[in-house]
Amino acid sequence: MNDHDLKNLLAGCVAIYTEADLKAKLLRSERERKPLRIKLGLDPTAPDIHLGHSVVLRKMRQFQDLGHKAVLIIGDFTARIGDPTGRSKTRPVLTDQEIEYNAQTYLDQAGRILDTADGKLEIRRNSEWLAAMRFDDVVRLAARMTVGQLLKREDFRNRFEAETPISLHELLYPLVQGWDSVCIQADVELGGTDQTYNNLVGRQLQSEGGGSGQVVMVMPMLRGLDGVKKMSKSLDNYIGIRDAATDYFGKTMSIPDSLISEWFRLLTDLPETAWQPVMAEHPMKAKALLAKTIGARFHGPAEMAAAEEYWMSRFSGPRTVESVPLTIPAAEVVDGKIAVWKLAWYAHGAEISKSDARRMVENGAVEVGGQKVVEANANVPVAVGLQFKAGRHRSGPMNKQPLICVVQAIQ
RNA sequence: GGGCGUGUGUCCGAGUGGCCAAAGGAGACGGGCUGUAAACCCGUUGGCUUACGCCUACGCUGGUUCAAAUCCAGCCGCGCCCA
Repeated sequence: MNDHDLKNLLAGCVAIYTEADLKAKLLRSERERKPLRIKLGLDPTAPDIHLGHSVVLRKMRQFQDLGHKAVLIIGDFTARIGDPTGRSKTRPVLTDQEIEYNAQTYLDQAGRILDTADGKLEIRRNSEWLAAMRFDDVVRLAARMTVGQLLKREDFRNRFEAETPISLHELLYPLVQGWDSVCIQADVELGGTDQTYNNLVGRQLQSEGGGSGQVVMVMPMLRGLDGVKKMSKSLDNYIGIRDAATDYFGKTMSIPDSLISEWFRLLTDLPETAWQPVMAEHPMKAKALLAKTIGARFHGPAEMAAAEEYWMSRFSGPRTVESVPLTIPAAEVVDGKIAVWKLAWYAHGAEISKSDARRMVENGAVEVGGQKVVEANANVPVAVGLQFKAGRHRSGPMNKQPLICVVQAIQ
């Protein structure tokens, strides 16, 4: 171990309990030629992992590259309890099937960041040891923690004070999670700031037999596309590990400027000197660099270059947007005319409500032949080849882009 | 088990007999500006209807009333206190 390695390991951490312990463990590992066991727990509560998770996974990879062993815990058992972290409500319970499916996809996705070579990665499911516990084991474990300790935790305290329900099993969560650390003999546990409390419980449980418990390294939460809230699937502000190259590019381009430096630091290996000058030149260029760099890990530089080209040609400069072909039912056309709101409605695949389509028109979202039409009931001539704009795409890769339609057929 | 509270639209939250499709905020959507950024400005935000208007909606069920989110009863969920 040298200072350089240690510094890199500490880079990006918001907190570590404790640095001295980490140093000691690293030295011992070197002396005994025994790799450290680096724990990371993921609860398979949703089928996707995203860039937010990748912050911690990348830290794990750093340890692997220094010769240590990653121990990835799939919380198939804890997923049934539901991590109360950050929740204002009790989580819905997942079925075994959902959990198993999610666990499988997690492994695929985490494997894109971690080194999966033999001996570098150990994958465990915590049902291995948790499912076998007898009730008296549980009681004994529960005896190791006091209610006061649990209520010190912010989530619980807030909920308690706000008089919102806390189920008993949720109180068990940190304990159970900490027990994982004991069972797999973790030397270091990684996690986001939201996991600090849980992870420290693991440290405490381990240290009860004497000696210091696992080192807890806390990584910052990555903020999502909105630039405010943490990246999360339920907030729909995320880039999924499995997203297409064009999504990596496009979504990254949509983040607010205030987020750029944070993402560079947490999601890329580029030193500040590499991107600061670009940032100074123009934030948009910095974002393009950011987008390519992030995406390259999963799609390779060539594919990202293509994504950039695709995106640039489509969205920058004068907006040349591909038009979407549309078929209008002949029954809607009377005397070669149709009500504008129906055009808007069909343009969105009849998936928005009719009232919504009407509102769109009244709000000036609809242009026919380059002219805004704001009267929802106005009848406009319609024929094959007619082009019109109906607001913006509401989903998909073209999300938020003007939706231009061209009538392909009337039948 | 008893007492006291509480349950509203995507979310938070006001409303305690008619003027309530329900204040306000957030979010979202649409427009302007722009770098698919931020900030800012304007508009919209249950459904159906060319329109008059109609329908659905304030935990559930039933009741009082010309009229109920609002009053009453029972039930359910949640919280606090007492046991």
